[in-house]
Amino acid sequence: MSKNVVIVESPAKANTIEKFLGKDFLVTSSYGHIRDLEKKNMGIDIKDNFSPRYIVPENKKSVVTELKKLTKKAETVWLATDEDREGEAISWHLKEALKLSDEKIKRIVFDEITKTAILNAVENPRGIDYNLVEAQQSRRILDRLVGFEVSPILWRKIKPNLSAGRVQSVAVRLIVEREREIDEFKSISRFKVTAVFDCVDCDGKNVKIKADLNRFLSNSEEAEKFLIHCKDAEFLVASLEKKPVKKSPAPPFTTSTLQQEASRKLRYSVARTMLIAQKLYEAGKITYMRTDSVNLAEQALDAAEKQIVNEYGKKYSHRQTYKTKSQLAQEAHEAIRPTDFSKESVTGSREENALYELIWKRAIASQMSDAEIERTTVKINVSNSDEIFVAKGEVIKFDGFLKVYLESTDEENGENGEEGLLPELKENQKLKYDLITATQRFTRPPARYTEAALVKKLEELGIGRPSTYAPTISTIQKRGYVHKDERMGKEREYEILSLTSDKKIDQETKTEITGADKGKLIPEDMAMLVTDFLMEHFPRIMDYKFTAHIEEELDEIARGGIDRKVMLDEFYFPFKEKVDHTIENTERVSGERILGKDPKTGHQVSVRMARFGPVAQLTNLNDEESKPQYAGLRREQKLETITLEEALDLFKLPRNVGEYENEEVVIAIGRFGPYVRHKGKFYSLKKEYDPYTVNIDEAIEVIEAKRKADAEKTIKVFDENPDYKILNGRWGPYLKAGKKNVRLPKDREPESFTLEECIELAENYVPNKGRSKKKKTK
DNA sequence: CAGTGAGCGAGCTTCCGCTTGACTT
Repeated sequence: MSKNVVIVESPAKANTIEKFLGKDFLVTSSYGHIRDLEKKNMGIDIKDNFSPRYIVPENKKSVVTELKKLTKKAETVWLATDEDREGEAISWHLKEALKLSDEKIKRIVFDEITKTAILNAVENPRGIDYNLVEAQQSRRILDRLVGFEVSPILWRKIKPNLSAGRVQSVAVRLIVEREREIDEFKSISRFKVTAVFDCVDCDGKNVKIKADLNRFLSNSEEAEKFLIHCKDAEFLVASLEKKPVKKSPAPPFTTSTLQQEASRKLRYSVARTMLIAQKLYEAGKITYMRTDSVNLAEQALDAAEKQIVNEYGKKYSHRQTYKTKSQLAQEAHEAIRPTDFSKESVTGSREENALYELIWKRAIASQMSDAEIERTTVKINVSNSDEIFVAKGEVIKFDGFLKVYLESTDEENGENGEEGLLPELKENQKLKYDLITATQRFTRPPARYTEAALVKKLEELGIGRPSTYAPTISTIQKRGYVHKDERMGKEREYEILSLTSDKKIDQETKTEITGADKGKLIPEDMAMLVTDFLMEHFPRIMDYKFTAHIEEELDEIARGGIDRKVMLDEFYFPFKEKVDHTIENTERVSGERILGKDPKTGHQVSVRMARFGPVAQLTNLNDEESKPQYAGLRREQKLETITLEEALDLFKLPRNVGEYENEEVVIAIGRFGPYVRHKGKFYSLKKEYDPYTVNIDEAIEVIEAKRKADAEKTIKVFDENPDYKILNGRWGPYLKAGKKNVRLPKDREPESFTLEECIELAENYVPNKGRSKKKKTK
């Protein structure tokens, strides 16, 4: 047994530190918090100054038992948890749960995991900072009060299993408000004019320059008028302006920026990024991945500098430190960086490598020189008009950090692409147009949040922590507030007018897809109902500044300025009054909207949230005995925007269109779109069929087409065992053995396999793992 | 996968922030 036991939060960290401390020290870990509030009766004695009742959760019991055993015989227990509010509390919980005396413990902290830093920490132990622990407990208690007082109101007034909380409810609010901005958005169209000019460059070569008109034209008449002017106009270079600009690298990654860039550059979900980063961390390849700091350790700065000088030369190195923008950051860890800068890649899965490279590049780039760019702006006059064309060009004079890394943006607007090189031009130089086009363009609504964009927004507001971003996103989906989905978008026509070099003006109408969205967070109707309800009754908690305000008070507690009880009193009692008032005085929420009357029957048409989701309802108001008719809303429809016509359409399906082979043929719309049902089988209706007007002949067509395709699919069936079939699939012939799909060797005719060979193939078959979809575990 | 939706009412749900494994296919 060691005389000295050191406890840190993470086992990977424990392994590293153990190497630095030598054999007199045993380093172990607590795996995060080891105690939490009891779930029964809030876990808080409100009347007794909000005193918390802590228990060791079931899954932490073995950790605590083990730690007790290790610390019992030790002379000194070094509490080396993180240097922030939560870390301080973990140390205190350890002291309490393990029943360690004041004499036996030493609290140490270090902000980087290096031998010097750790030995230095051991030389300078301190006691537990009880004010900081108080601040953490206040945070914990407040979150419990909010969550466990408000959630039950939602169960009673809206639906069971719902939840509310300081972080999640605001996250949902952001998504709901964005969706409403999109719904209310009115798109305006205008014309963007682009010209291609011919000119001769300094080498006497013919080159083309692209220039845009410096404003939009408001309609097609104006655009046409302008193009007519251009026919006989002279185009002169009016001015040339060259401006040097500098671009600076971005700071190294924090959790939030890593999630954003992995989402933009690698298309990883926030949870995926964290899972891969965890693996890299456990393998010792990167520093800790849950951090809000952009700070790098001195030793890391040295290593990065050395790597840059070696690899790219001294000119490229620019050692620098970055300041964290957010005042709410706790900075208990370094920024995310490689542990060894000389390794540009790692052994591991493709995903691990891609993420590692991103981290390596970002960290290296952060220590590199600014890029120097020369930006050229050329203004081109149109002789018989006041309009001006502008051409822009960029030349990189010195690439600096751009050699390894450029941060992406969320702008999806591909219209202002890379600005390339411009040829050398002179003032008053005459240009001849080759083609001038005026293209109708529509203003776009704000974009829906991606997971990573939501994390960015939450971080800006100071809401949530690096360790909770990914779980929060998963919670709001689990509760049914939000889902990730693909929206197909609608076709829209737009006009293009073009003036060609032979002075002809053409007009064309083209179509584009608008409103398509993939992988974005889309709110459910339930999110709208709950957000409106909470905004009405608990505006303070829903306020974007609530967390920031609470943080100020927690800081005050940590400074020893105010007592925990004062802060909680001030929050809780007005809040509790609101809770009780809401329970007693509000009606159940259903989001009901009365849309009007069915013109045929006069029945009332309404929509509301029902037990299994949003429904449209037809009610005969004159006959109280009659039961209303129901129809579920479609995936893309919303309670708050659905129209009377759309609601009435819902009742037109399912439609019985006739009989085929003595069985009825029914048309309906399911989760995967419109379908034909016949003899218990489902046949998808392709886009060219309208489910509301399809007739029996067309339905039979669809059924027969599917039967034919299925027949062609079958190459061979073994009569001895019909479970074995050779089929023609999307990627060529394959063997279907029961539920298993098996590749066939390509060097033989698919018909030539015997049953015995097939059984053998199926038994020895190892599925490809890389691409197979993960099963959902629940 | 696809349609459902009453009403009675036991016993349950829920928060945020630290950390990783232990389940099965």
